[in-house]
This record gives sequence, structure tokens and C-alpha cells, in this order.
Amino acid sequence: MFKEAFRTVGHMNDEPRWLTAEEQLVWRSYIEAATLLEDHLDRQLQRDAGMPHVYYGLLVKLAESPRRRLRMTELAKYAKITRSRLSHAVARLEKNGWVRREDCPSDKRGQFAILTDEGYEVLRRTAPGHVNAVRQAVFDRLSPEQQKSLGEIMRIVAEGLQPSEAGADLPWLR
Amino acid sequence: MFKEAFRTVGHMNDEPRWLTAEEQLVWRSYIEAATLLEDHLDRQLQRDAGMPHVYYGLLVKLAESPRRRLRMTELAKYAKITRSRLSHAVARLEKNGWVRREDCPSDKRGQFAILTDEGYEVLRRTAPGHVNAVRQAVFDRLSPEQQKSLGEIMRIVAEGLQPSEAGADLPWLR
DNA sequence: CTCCATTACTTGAACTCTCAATCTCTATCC
DNA sequence: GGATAGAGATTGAGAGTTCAAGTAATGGAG
Repeated sequence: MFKEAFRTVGHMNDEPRWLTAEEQLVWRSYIEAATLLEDHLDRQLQRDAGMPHVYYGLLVKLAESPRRRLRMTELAKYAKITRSRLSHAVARLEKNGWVRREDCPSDKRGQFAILTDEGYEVLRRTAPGHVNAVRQAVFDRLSPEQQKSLGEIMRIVAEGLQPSEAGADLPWLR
Repeated sequence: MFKEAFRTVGHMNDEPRWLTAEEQLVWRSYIEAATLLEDHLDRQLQRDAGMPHVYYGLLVKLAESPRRRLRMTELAKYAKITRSRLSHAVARLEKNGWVRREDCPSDKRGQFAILTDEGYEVLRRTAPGHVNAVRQAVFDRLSPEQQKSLGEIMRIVAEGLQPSEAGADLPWLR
């Protein structure tokens, strides 16, 4: 991005590897789609479920977990957000009565976030509409090959950004 | 998302079309990668350029525009954000001295956002680092075919979410 | 020329997110 | 067992975003 504007400027020739024209187009498309999509889903869920997309994701993770509960740090890890952000989010969801906290008996520092029945009910009511929105925006528009491809690509990108998944507990191997 | 939990519940059989197992994996990968990526770039730019990714994008659009200026609405359209959001953003960028506003002579309601020399300088200084971050996170990890594929896919998704691009001025055709 | 629906943009309040503390508890080292 | 580095989680302040409501100018229609 931002190649042409500088082409005639620098001559120290440690010129950075600017994106090619094709790469720029790809990147632009990605940014646009990601922005529009997140926006779209945020609005859809804000309207129909009274929460942003991230919060909805948290409820889903909890619903999928044994006993509908997860330690805060676990939940943060799964949702790819910071603990701080999660703290604020859970505080809000707690206020809504969709999540409650419970102390971890084995580690007094720990907290469980637990999906309440009310929270589960919200999911049950709004999940169909949300799946539908996702379908309409994404899956209904892509061929099976494209869907597969998208999955592979995004898995690669995600892994590259993961705070060292494999060997995370073996730091000397890095 | 959130399929299994309900499989045994509803029997009115207007059952929504839940995502298949494969679709769920794709969707999960997408969300994770998009979250991690936007986060990563936000941090990178906040650290090196003192602004979030969206703001950086605004400066880039301005830099690419004739006379380094764009009407507010145009800029908002290109960046896929609301006018409100843009107003706040430009206010901030103005405070930094990276953008200034100017009245539109032909339409007294209109405003130009204009990239200042200082703003241009910030871009010049920080663009290489940012391109590098994007390469590392995305392009260096994908094969040419995957890059091409990503571009096509995201273009399709973006077009589907566009507030009616084609025929936007011919509403009766919709 | 006068309405007035529409367009361009801004504003403020409520909400969300980030970042840098902070607090408590755990585990390790000797 | 006492010191202390680190882990788990929260907090508050500042920055960014959304949403609804606002101001001001435009462009027809009659």
C-alpha cells in the first residue's frame, strides 16, 4: 500500500518491498470486506440480540463448553481477545444476566464465566438469525472450493499471528 | 455456529440451515484470523505511527487522491466507514496536524479533508514498517494461488455487503 | 419565489476497547 | 517457611465507535 506516492522519492535502496499492484488489490479487498462484514454482523446482532458480535461469540464459546463454563483466561484465549477486554465484556454481560461469575475452587485467583439460562435463551432465540446473516454475507456467495480455500488461508494467517502455539511451554526451542 | 447445542431441541421444522461442520471450521478460522490480524496491525501502527489502522488507511486514501484531498463523504465511502466515525477521526487527525479541513467552494455544506505535509511525512516514515507487517502476517505466508483466491473471495463478500453499488442511482431497478 | 424533502456534515452521550497499573494468589527457590 | 517472580483477573482513564439528533445548505416542485 502507498507505493506510487514514494516511487520517485527514496534512493538509499534499502527500499522496502512494496506490495505489487495485484497484492494491493488483494489487500484492499480484504480490508474492505473485513470492515463491511464485521460492521454488518455487529449491527445485525446489536439489533436482534442487543450485543456486539464479539460478545455473541463469547456466549457461543460458553454454550459449547462443558457445564457451560470457562475460566476467564481460557475464554480470552479462545476468543482471541485480551483478558482486560474480556473482563469488561463479562461485566457487561453479567449486568444483562446472560453470564455469571463463580470462583474457581482449586485456584483462588481464578474465575469461571458461566452462561446463565437466560443467556442460553438469548442464544437460542437469536442464533438462527445470525447464522442466516453469515450465510447470506459469506457462504451463499462462495463455491465449495472457495470456502475450502478461505478456510485454509485464514488458518494459515491465524497461526502466524498466534502468540506461539506450539512449543509455547518450551521457550528454549523457539 | 452453535449447532449441536440445539440439534435436539426444535421440531417445528422451519429449522434454520445451520452451518455444516466444515463451514463452522472455515468461519471460526476467518473470525480468528480477522481478529488477530486487525489487532496486530492496530498495535503495530499505534506503536510506530501513533494511530489505529483505520486512521492510517484514511491518510493513505488522501495521499493517493488528486491534490491530496477528498470530500468527507467520498472518503467515508472509500474507507467503508460511517460519516460520523469519519468526522470524529478527522477531528483527531486534525489535532495531530496530519489533516486539515477546507470548505468546498461549490457546495457550502461540503468539506474537504486534506493531507498536510506533516501527515504525508508520517506516512513516508511509517509506510515501510507497515507494509512489512502486512507482508509478514499475510502475503509471505500465502502461495500466489492463495493470494489470488483470497482477493476473489473478499471481493465477492465486499460486493455483497456494499450498500447497492450498481444501480444505486436507479432505485427502481433494484 | 417559497416550501420542504434531501444531502452533507457534526455533535454528544453511551458504550467499547486499550493500556498501564493494581491486587491477590500460586509456585519456586533456598 | 519466607521471599519473590509470575499468573489470573480487575480497574480506571483515555481513546475510539455508534446511534440518534442536530444544523445548515441544496435542489426541485409548484
